[in-house]
Formats: sequence, C-alpha cells, structure tokens
Amino acid sequence: MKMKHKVNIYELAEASGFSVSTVSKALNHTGRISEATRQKILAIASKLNYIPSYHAKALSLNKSWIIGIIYSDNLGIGFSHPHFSVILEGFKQEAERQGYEITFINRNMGNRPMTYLEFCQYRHVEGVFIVNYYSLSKQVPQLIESGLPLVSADAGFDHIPTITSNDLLGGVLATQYLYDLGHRKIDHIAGPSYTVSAQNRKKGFMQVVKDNQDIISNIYEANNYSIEDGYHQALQIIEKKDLPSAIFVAGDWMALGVIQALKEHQIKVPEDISVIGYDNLEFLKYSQPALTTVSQNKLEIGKRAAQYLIQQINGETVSSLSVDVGIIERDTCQKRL
Amino acid sequence: MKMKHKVNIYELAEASGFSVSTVSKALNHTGRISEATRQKILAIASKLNYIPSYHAKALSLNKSWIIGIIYSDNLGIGFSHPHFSVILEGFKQEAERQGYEITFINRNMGNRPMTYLEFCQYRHVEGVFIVNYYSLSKQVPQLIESGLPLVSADAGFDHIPTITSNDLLGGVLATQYLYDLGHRKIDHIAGPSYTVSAQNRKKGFMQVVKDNQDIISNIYEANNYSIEDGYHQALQIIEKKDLPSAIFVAGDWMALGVIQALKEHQIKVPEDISVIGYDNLEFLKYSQPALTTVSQNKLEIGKRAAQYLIQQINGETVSSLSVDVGIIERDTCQKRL
DNA sequence: GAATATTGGTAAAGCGCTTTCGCAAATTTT
DNA sequence: AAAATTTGCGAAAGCGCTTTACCAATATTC
Repeated sequence: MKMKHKVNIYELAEASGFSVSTVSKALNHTGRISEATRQKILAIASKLNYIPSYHAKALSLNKSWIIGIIYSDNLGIGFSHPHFSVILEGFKQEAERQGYEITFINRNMGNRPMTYLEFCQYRHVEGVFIVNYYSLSKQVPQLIESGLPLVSADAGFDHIPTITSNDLLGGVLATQYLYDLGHRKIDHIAGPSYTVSAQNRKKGFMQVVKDNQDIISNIYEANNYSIEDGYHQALQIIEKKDLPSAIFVAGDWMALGVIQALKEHQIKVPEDISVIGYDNLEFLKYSQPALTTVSQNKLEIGKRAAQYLIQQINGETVSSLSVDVGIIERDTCQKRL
Repeated sequence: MKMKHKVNIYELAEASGFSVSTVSKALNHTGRISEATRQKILAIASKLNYIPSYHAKALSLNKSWIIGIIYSDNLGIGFSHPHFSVILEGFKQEAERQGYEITFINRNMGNRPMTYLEFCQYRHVEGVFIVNYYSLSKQVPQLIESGLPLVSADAGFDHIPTITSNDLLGGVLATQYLYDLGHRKIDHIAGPSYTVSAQNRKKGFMQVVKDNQDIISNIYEANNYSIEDGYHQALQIIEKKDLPSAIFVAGDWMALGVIQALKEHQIKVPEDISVIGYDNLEFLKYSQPALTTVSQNKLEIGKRAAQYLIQQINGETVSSLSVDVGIIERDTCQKRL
C-alpha cells in the first residue's frame, strides 16, 4: 500500500509563495505576521494535509512533551495491579489533557542497558512519575540528584513530592463510622507494618479508640494485603470466642478473606459482625454482600500527581499532598442495636 | 539544582581529535574505521558521559522506535481491565525487549484534536496495536487504508492480523474435561453473544455435546461477563429443579456469581455441582474454593501481538494467530461418581 | 614497480523545524 | 515634511545526528 507523501514546511512555503519562516510563524501563531497571510497559509496547510514532524520540532525546540514513568510492580502483574493501575490511569488522563505523552522507563532499551537517568537524557524526558517502585538501588537517588522534576504516589521517598491518600483520616473515618453505628467492640486487622499506608490507617484506628474510652479493641496484623492473610487473621479473631461486633480491615482483599472465614463459621455479615474494608477496589461492589469500604480516590491521586509534576516542569516548586478519602456505604455494616 | 552539561557529538569530535563523521561511525559500529580509533572514541565517550539525542537520531534516521497503542476501554477502568491489561503488559514487555517504546494514541493531544492517523504521522509511529477498542468511527478504517502496520488482540477487525485465544478449543477442552470427569448433565452459561469470544466458546461446547450423544445440556446466555449476570443465570438453572451435575461458565467473573448463587441455595461446589470458569483471572486462585478454569495465555497473546507487529514493521507479512489455552485444575470440579 | 584495490578518514549536505536579526515599506509622531 | 516607530516578511544559522561522496595513504596484484 502506498503511503501518501508527507508534506513538509518547505513544500508549504513553496505552495503558498511565502518563506519558510513566515509559514512557521503562521502555523504556530507566533512572530509578526499579518492575519491575511496567516489565513492563506493555514488554508494551504490544511488542504495539503500538513502534519508537522514531532522529531524536528522537538530537536529544534528542545522540548519533548514526554513524561517518564517508573512503574515496577513487585507482584509481576504489571498494569493489572488493582490499586496502582488506576492511579496510573488518572495520571495518564491528566497528562494527556495537558498535552504530555507518557512513556515507560525501561532500562534495557534496545541492546545497550541504560540507567534510568540515561534513559531520561536520551529521550529528553521532562519529568518522572515514580509509582509502585520499591528498590534500594542507586537509580532513584541518581535521578533526584540530577534535578529532573519528580513526583511519586507512594510514600517512602524523601526529597520527592508525593501524592498519597490521607490514610490517617481513612483510619479515623472507618473507625468512627463503626462507632457511630453503635459498635463498641471493634477489632482492627492492620496491613503489613512495613508499609506507610498500613501504619497510618492503624494510627487512625488507634486515635478513635483513644478518644472513645468505651471502645474495646484488638489489633491484628497481616503480613500482606491478600485474601489469604485476611482469612487467617479472621480465624484468629474467631478462635478467641469473645467476638467483636465490628471489624475494620485495612484492605479490601483482606476483607474478602475475613468475610469468607466468618461465613464458614456461620457468622453472618453484617448481622453478627459488621465489616468495613479499605481501598474501594473497583469490582468489589459486585461482591455479595457488597463491601462497605473506605474509598481512596485513586484517579484523583494520579491526576494530582500529573499536575504537580507538570507544575515542576514549568518551574514551580511543589510539596506533597494527601488526597481525601471517604466512606462507601454498602451492605457489610449495620447498626448495632 | 544544576544539570550537568549534556555533551554532543561535536564536543566528542573535538575532544577525541577526530571528525564528527568518524565519531558517529565509532558510536554506531558502522562504516569503515580502524578498531584503534573506535576504541579511543568509545573511551572518551564513556568518560564524558555521552548520551546521544533521540530526537536528532530520529530526525536523521527517520526511525522513531515507537509503537502506538489504541486502548480504549469501554468500562472506563483503563489499565485495570483484568483481561486486557495483562495482554498490554505482555505486549509492552516484548516490544521493549526488541527496542521499541510504546505510546498511547490519544486524539486530543495538546490543544488541537487529531485523528489517530494524524497522531501517528505526527509522532512517526511505526505500527499500531489495537486492543479492547470497539467503535464504528472511521478512525480505524482510515488507519488500515494508510498502510501503517497494524495488529489487534480482539477479533472483530477484518484486514487486521489478530491474535486471540483459541476460544473454540477452550470451549472444547472445558466441556471435555467435565465429560471426562464423568459428568453427563452439563449446562453452559455463555457470554454475551455479540462478542466473538463468547460465540466460539459456545461453539466448542456444542461440538463436544454433539460428539457425545449421552450429554444432556442446556445453554444460557448472559448479557455481560459480570458477576451479577452469572448470578442471575445460575438462578435460572436452579429454578428448573432438574439440576445439572456440572456447569461450564464462559467467564471467571460469571463463575463467581454462579458459585455465589449455588451456595445461597445450599448447593455445594464441587460436591453437588462442578463449575469451570474461563479466563484464569489472576486473583481468582485465591477464591475459595479456588476456581477451576480455562487459562487464556494473556501474556503470550500480548507478546505475540508485539512480535507480529514488529515483523510487519520489518516488512514481513503476517496473518492471524490463535494462542493455545489450557485447563487450570483447581477445586471447583470433581469426579462424578 | 606500475596498476589496482582497499583502508581510514573528512567535508558537507540533509533530516524538518524555529528563531534571531536585518531590511524595506507602511504607519505614526513631532 | 522630516523623524521615529511599527509592521510584514525573509535569509540564514542552529538543533544533533547520519551518510554520501571523495581523497589520500596504504596494501595488494600481476
């Protein structure tokens, strides 16, 4: 199949009778040029289906409109991570809205292996979004040192503006929600303690417990945000016999496991025990009973991250930000009579 | 923070005492040049931290190493689509392995809206991967007509080499598997009939039924691959009283709903009814009981798609391909005694 | 040892765009 | 009406790389 010839700015100049510089000015609404000639040129450009060359523009302007993403997923499931993939989506949407493209920074480009920094230099990346990346390698410090605009969506990097959920608030809200429903025996299954998110959610829980002396509580700690871990922690609760009337589970996956375990022991949710999760994973609204949970505004986190990064690209300085959370009321919690 | 000066090929020439053309040849292992001078130049290049400019290279060589992706997700969940996101991941991995970068084709780049084709021309995209895209707009036909290398992972586009699962085989395998376990009353809950995948899975089912006259079967059809739809179709089966001993459900989500419904009616899985799903969604191995299912090799589909696309970029012609599927034996099926 | 082929290297043009600077013409100011 | 300013446009250099000629020096052939 024959590709149509791609016309360049010289042919446009020729066809319009103006010089290349004039044509360039017309196309970019820049420089001094009369409205009449601009219109003439634009007309011809559209008639000839003129599309500028990104490469030539980028080379000439030294501006790439590219944002790099470091997205390394320790579970190996790549894009399908239920939490970070949504953040990524939000980021992508906002970046594109502002005219930026995203590219994934990979270290073994072509044959020659590159460091992140080298890749960024090679591709003229204007800023980097680091998400779901945990490594002690010198790669990220090197990036920081280079002065390239950076932003992250995971707590854990000092010196990088970070957008996260307000996990402390989330912990408070979830616990307070249960309290307001009349629950006084409330347990908490916390996430893995090495994550900042789990720590903060637990802090929020403890804060409410402290503020309300009539709460009786136990805290359990999972090694992982997985269904299995939730299941096993729930078994521990069940063993104790003296059951709580509500459980605040630090993650939706775990909550699923918890409900599973309770069901298997003929403990009804929410009739016997109310359960609230954390994350608001997309598809869990279809679980039965539909899980009440704390929603992290994942799209918003991604969007904000993009905004903060682009602000830095434009020379502004930004700090970190935590995005609000909210309760999603569904069917796994009910009033304690 | 001060960025280190980025050295270009002229400074390299200056520093090494050779001409620019010689330096270029040394860096690219091309042209006639003595090994001695090549080594000298490479040494200086690495000492000065020389990184070539992608833009200049691309402009000069008219080669972008960029593959465009049209990924429009009708559910609006973007990257987190449990099926396509994995395909995307496989594609990305293989593309990167072969030195290509991926970029998402979006139509409202910067301010000016562009057609897909315009974007591709602007960005010098070398080929396009179309995945999870359903639209009747003229955009894709326009792309086809342009002669740009194309590949797809959804059936549905004529004239585009397509990589899909062998759904027919999957249907056969699943049904045969149940048959071999001794089941003779087997129902099928098919996916939405407007999808090619659902049609083929059903065909596979019917083929086995036809080949084994002792099978008694009913076919139900869902509007959607969702949990809810599975749930409702299962209710229909339950209502009939004359229960099958096994159900082949055309999707994992639906299977989840089916199991839910059965449980609620005190029908045990797999003791009373065996259930096999389809998709092998990552996290369902944690469901309880763990779902037996047909695995689609999603990573492989993505990988193959990348290979087929790059082959086209290199001037070869390719046809369509269907990737093998397999049974993942877990806990929701058992022998019919 | 003259004729031929090969090797190692360079100058310069080209990829497609932007932008500075200069200049003539048109316009405004005194 | 002369001086000063503004306007409209183009020539040319620059962005950083590749590649085609071409040339001199060296090596090979007969």
